[in-house]
Amino acid sequence: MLKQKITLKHIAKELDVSISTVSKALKNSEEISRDTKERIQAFAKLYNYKPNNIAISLKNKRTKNIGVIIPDIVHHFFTTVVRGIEKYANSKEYNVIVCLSDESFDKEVINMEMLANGSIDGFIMSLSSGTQEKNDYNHLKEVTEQGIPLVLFDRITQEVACDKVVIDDQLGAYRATKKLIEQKRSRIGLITIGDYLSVAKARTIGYQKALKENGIAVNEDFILRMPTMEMDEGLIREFFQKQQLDAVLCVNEIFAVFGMRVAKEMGLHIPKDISFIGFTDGLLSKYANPSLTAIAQHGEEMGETAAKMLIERVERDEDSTNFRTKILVPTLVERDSTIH
Amino acid sequence: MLKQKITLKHIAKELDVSISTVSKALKNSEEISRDTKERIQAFAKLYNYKPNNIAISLKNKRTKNIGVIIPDIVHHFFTTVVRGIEKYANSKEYNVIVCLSDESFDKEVINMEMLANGSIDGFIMSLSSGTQEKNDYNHLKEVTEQGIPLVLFDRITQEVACDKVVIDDQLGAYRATKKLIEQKRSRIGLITIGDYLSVAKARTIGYQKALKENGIAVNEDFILRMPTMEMDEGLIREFFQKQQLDAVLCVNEIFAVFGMRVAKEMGLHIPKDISFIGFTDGLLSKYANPSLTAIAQHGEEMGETAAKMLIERVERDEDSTNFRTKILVPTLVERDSTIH
DNA sequence: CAAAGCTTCGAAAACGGTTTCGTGTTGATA
DNA sequence: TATCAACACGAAACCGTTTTCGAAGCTTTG
Repeated sequence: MLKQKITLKHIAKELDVSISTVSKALKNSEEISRDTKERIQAFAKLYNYKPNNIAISLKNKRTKNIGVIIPDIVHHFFTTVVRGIEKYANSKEYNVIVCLSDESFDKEVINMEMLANGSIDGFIMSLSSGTQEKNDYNHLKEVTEQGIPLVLFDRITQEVACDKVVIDDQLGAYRATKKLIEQKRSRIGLITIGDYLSVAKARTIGYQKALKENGIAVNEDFILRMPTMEMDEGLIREFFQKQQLDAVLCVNEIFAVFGMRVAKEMGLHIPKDISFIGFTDGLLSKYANPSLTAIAQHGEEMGETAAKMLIERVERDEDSTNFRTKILVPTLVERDSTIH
Repeated sequence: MLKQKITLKHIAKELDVSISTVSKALKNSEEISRDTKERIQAFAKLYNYKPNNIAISLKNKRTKNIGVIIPDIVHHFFTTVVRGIEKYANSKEYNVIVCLSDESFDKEVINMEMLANGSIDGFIMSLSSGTQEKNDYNHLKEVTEQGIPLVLFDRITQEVACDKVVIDDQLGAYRATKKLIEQKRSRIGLITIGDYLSVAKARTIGYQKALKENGIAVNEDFILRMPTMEMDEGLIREFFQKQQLDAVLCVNEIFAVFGMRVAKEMGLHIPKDISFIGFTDGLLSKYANPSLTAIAQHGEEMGETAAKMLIERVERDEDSTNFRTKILVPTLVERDSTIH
């Protein structure tokens, strides 16, 4: 009962013409007579002929697929980026193959190798923490040396020459910290990850810069560096109990929301006694209680930009080496966790 | 400077053997002598030969790609499902091509057609609300008639014969409602979507069933049906002001979290004056304030199950028609928005 | 009426593999 | 010494397209 997929060959045999004629007729080639074209097109339409993508890919050496490798998909930020990529890619008739590295170097390598052998026309990716920690980018270099375009976003490295798109993390942290200072906060804490993560490092610098510029000494005790991306409730509680803070900047919204909970448990009022600002303007920030002032990373725009850069490079195949880095500007979304 | 991808042909020419010999040697075929095999394998390794996936796909008529079409990727539930799919698929060396229907019938159809022409070995999908509303499943039927395996999850339809995996939404709502009743709640509201959404309908039935079984009349005024998936703050505020509820069941966590905010604004104490339970145990539930008692939908497990069903069907190619529907059991995660 | 030019189509190569089948060479067997 | 099996390899078909090139058959032109 299976309707077998119909091919050019079937049509050719049925209509007693050659395969080439069918192919040309369906492309409305001038070479083919009006009559024959109409016969063939009608037949193809009747049997709902659709060319086989794989065969076309093999012939053209172009798949119209783009590979996206991200550390995690449950992180809201990456989700919005994927959505932006999808949006632009779909408008250009590209498919998106998503792979998760799970923050692991090995999985990142495996996924790249799986896709690099013809499955995709180019990569968009954000480095896993494992990779940034290991500081090994040979898998990326190999891919670019083969002429496969690559766009790095958010978690990038300067080690590999390719297009990049990031937000100005340092600026984001700087502005957020400055905002806190303007509100007469002086004991401003920072909850972050180890500096091996490119974005975490930039944010820390922005935070410190704002403090210094405003005559506030950087107190290392006010900086909590979480060992992993995972929440460790104990560490955060301890941090709040030890340091008497009146404001906290967090590199992600989970840390921020949990920090707020701890502060409330300690009887502090937000934002009267203590202010909070978190990176990534996601669902949590919006629906937290109080709602969280956040630094929006514009993930969707980032995704669209990355997809645009990639597809442009894929489609003009002369491989120029003038790579561009696009820097998006973060914006501060003020809500109830800061005074306004 | 581009390292051209090396092919069998290159190796064959370089080593002065035939392409077939190279192919066999790399597969360690018994046909080829020890010597030749070693020569060829060493050469291939040296030049890092990897077979071209597209060529293999064309030959085998198997792509090792599975297509996933979901309504939205920023919804936490779908994200966890994708993660489950990825996890299982990767372990079987499959890639996952993700497409977003954006809750639109048209986009769903376009995406299916894009992928159905050879790009994938099978589909895993959850219906867009547009499709469920339109009640048109011809695109699904066409695909299955072509012999492409399809697994539907969560938002499914009985109109098309294929494997399915869902959670028992009715049971979830039933248990949640019962839990509220046990806590002496009697004015129990429901915030849901229109009944055209299969899951919303099932949840409404479960809710009503629990009420009836416990001698509580179903009051239609206690049911708020949101016109779309989007939050409409005004509607929710109005609902709470009109009805004096002492408990609310919500079909997603966004409604629940926002409901809690409104309740608090009205001076109600959670859970003393009013309890909340929401579907989908996501980040919001966990980090809400108070944390939200939730019905866990086990998205990751659902994704793994769906991927397993699909890949099993893909790999035994005899197309049996005994389709299975796997029903997962939801669990109630009790937190601070209910008494315990 | 022969040469030239169109129109319309088909053969075949190519993309990069896999696989079947055939064949030449070798050594063992009768 | 003729026969035969085992061994090692290559030719070619095939997957489904696209595209170049050549070649009929016809019409036009000098």
